[in-house]
Amino acid sequence: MSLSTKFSPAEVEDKWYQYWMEKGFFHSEPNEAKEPYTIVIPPPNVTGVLHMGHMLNNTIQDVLVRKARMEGKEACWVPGTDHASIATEARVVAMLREQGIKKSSLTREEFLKYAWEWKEKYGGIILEQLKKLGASCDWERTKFTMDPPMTEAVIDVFIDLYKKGYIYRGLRMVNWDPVGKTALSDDEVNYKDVNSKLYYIKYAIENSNEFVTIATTRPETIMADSAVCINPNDERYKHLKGKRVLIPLIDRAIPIIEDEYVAMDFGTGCLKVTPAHDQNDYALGQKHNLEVIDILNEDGTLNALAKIYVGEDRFIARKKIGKELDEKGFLLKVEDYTSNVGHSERTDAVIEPRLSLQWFVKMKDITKPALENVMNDTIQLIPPKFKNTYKHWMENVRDWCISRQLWWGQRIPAWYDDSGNFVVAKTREEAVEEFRRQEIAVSSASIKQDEDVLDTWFSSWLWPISVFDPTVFGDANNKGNKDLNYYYPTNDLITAPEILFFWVARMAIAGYEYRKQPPFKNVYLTGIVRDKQGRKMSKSLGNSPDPLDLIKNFGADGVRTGMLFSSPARNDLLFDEKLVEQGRNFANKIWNAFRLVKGWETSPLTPIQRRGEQNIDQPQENKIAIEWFDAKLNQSLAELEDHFNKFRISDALHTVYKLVWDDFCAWYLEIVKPEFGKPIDEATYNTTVSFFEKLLKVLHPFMPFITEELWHELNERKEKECIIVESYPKAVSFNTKIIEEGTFAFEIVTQIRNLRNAKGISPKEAFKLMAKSESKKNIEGFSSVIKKLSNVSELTYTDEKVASASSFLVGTMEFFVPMDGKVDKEKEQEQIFKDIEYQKGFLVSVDKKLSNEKFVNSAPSQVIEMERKKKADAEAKIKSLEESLKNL
RNA sequence: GGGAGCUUAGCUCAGCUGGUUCAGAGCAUCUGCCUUACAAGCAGAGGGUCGGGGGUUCGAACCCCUCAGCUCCCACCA
Repeated sequence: MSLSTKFSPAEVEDKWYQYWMEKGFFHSEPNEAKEPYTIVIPPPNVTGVLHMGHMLNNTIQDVLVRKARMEGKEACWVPGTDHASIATEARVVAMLREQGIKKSSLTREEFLKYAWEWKEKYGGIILEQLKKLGASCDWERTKFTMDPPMTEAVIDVFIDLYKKGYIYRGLRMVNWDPVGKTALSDDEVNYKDVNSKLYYIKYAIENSNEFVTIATTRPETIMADSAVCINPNDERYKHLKGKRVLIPLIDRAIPIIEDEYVAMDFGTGCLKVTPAHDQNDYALGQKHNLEVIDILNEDGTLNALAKIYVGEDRFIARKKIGKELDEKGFLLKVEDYTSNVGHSERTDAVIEPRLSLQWFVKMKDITKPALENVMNDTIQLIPPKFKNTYKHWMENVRDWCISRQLWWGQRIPAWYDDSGNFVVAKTREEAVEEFRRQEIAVSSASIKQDEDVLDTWFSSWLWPISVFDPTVFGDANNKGNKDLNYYYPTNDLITAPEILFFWVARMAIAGYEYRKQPPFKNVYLTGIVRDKQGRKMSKSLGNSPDPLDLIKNFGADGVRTGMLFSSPARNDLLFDEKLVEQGRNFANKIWNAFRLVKGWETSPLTPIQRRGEQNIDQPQENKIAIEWFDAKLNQSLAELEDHFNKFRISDALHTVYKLVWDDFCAWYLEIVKPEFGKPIDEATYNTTVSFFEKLLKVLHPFMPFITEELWHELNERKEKECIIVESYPKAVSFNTKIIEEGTFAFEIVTQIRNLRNAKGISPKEAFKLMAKSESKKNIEGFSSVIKKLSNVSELTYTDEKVASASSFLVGTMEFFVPMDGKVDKEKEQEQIFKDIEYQKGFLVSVDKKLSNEKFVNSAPSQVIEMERKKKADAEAKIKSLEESLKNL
């Protein structure tokens, strides 16, 4: 390792990651002697590549896991990937299309073979990328939601819930994705405002010259109309009751029905009812017993029932029908209109409501413990504001559509005979048996398994259980293996708020259903990573940096700290490369502090005079500095612990950052640093190294690579003595008085530096400093420190005013630096006038408070005491300043 | 339409129980430094009606009301 002034992350990162892996530091086994600390990764899509959201999310997880590991807990972070049925299937279909293969030309088995090949080749790249970030996952436990045992768990759960009556099959209006050609759950639909048109279409009244006009955004569905509906209270349409109208272009007669559902003040107050293509119309149709005419194919094109424009896509048909209606005089007018249109979360296709037979989970009862235990904080949501959102979702949850018309996923274990009877069973044999039990005659060859697969979330909701023991669901005595009983419930779940319902809520449901215990104790919801302008980072906008490039350019440690530097992660994070740069600079600062300390071990200029061989006395300022930094360190450790307990990860990092940069580097090291070329005394050297080691330990969870490197560079270590498994420093009680004295002393130093700056006096030119006798007790202990840091040759005390000197105040104490004629009297005077004026103004406000009877009567005594002290201080300052003025 | 949250320095945000942690941090800016650990650095400095208005209180960035602007979640009247 070269001791260049710049830290080179690339040289150390792979080396240490490799080493940690070889030594098995990431691996965990149940150990009853230790407290478990468990995190299961939110499994990224197997098709995924690392993006900034993952970086943030996994950095936080790694920080928590590494800290727990150092605290002596049995830390286990389980990694894995999700099969993401729609996304992956779409990817594979696209890949096949490029090769000129149509999905429709393949059998299910052939397609799945391609899909698995694709998965083996490209799936899980993301896990390799996480290693670059330093993620200390237990890779021996890596799981995939479609691993055979995981799939078996899903099937067991389906069968179990079916037997319990939680799962049913039914004909429902579902969200249909015409691109993915599958049903979606309500949660997989995103609503977006879309500019569209409101068409006013005239429907002729049968056997009359009259018309009624309806307003619709979807003229292409008129061929599926079953009725026109008016509000029974609408005076305008009273005369139409009981009549029929003709659908334009196809002249089919439909009834006029009445229902109060129709808003009289929207459009024309006349509604076309299209039960097959609209949720509300379907409900209306059910109520009024209307015919359901489905004119769309599964890919969103018009079918034969439409009679016209058969085979055209629905959006093209919309335009053409609009035009034809206009030409034939049926179109009254067209208005611009903004409507909220559902889009598929996965394919972004416009959703069609579609009537079909699907499988559902009844949510009403099964959700109860999951709601209750979030509300009573057994499961804690961080930040807690999400409790409301969660409650609202749980209380209004609708049945969960879990069937997907796809091939990639867990196939539904339902079996059908030729007459539409079905049973739910794990295997064909068991299905046959079950049919027989129900006294339905079937043969093994005559029954068919359901073609559909299950929603991806139907497997990931089991994740915190199934990664440890996938067999527990099918086990009648439900005891669970050693792993499950040790690691479950997990401790913290770190994830994005976007999947609070998709995933978090459902894991809670499954956790209580199958373990009677929550899947996790804390749910930490991160913000969204946005760009500087606040836009969500996305591939299509091209505003997201490649995380691996960032790691290459700034080092993994720099990227990790950069991510956490930003806002507290509970809020959205506006990513700016500057942050990562700051992170890199921090690593470099640590590196250079190391170079300084390392240099003392064997000073290059005095190779013979190795440290400790000279019996140098420990200078007074070093003793003070050590005492002070020790207090400061413990103060920070306590603060750090508090931040971690509250999941204030960003604040925790800031605490460490300040401790290292300001307290250790800027103050402590500057004090103990010997003159160039001179060796350091042994006591100070040893203490400094031990301070440094503690700092490396608290830094480790944030910056694992540089800390491991320096840990080994700072001292000889044996093979397994790695910082990753070292003990985390604990705060002990500390001397608060010395911290106050330090603050006071450093303020004096700053004032002197300021004076030099203002007067252009070089730091090399020594000053004499005079202090009022009354301040002696405040600064005596630190006098040698002050002298060293501000190049003060002599520090004396006086009761007199000092003539021909510059003065400054620290607190109420006045200090003088004799200037031997260098003082600019006018300037000094001006400054003192200003100070006096300020103090007088301050005094007035304090006096006002103190003379207010109500204040004196009702404020707590400490507050009044404080005000009295302020008053006395201000008066003393004014007096002192006025004297200085005289002395000039 | 229902709900949640936000508005503090040029930018990003802290500010936890109403009072010395009270107006703060980092970045950016400005000034001076290539000082033998670090220019990815050092030493300093400036910068604020705490979104507007009203109220409660001895006292408000903090509590209440109101107005304005922004963000997110849920619902989905064609």
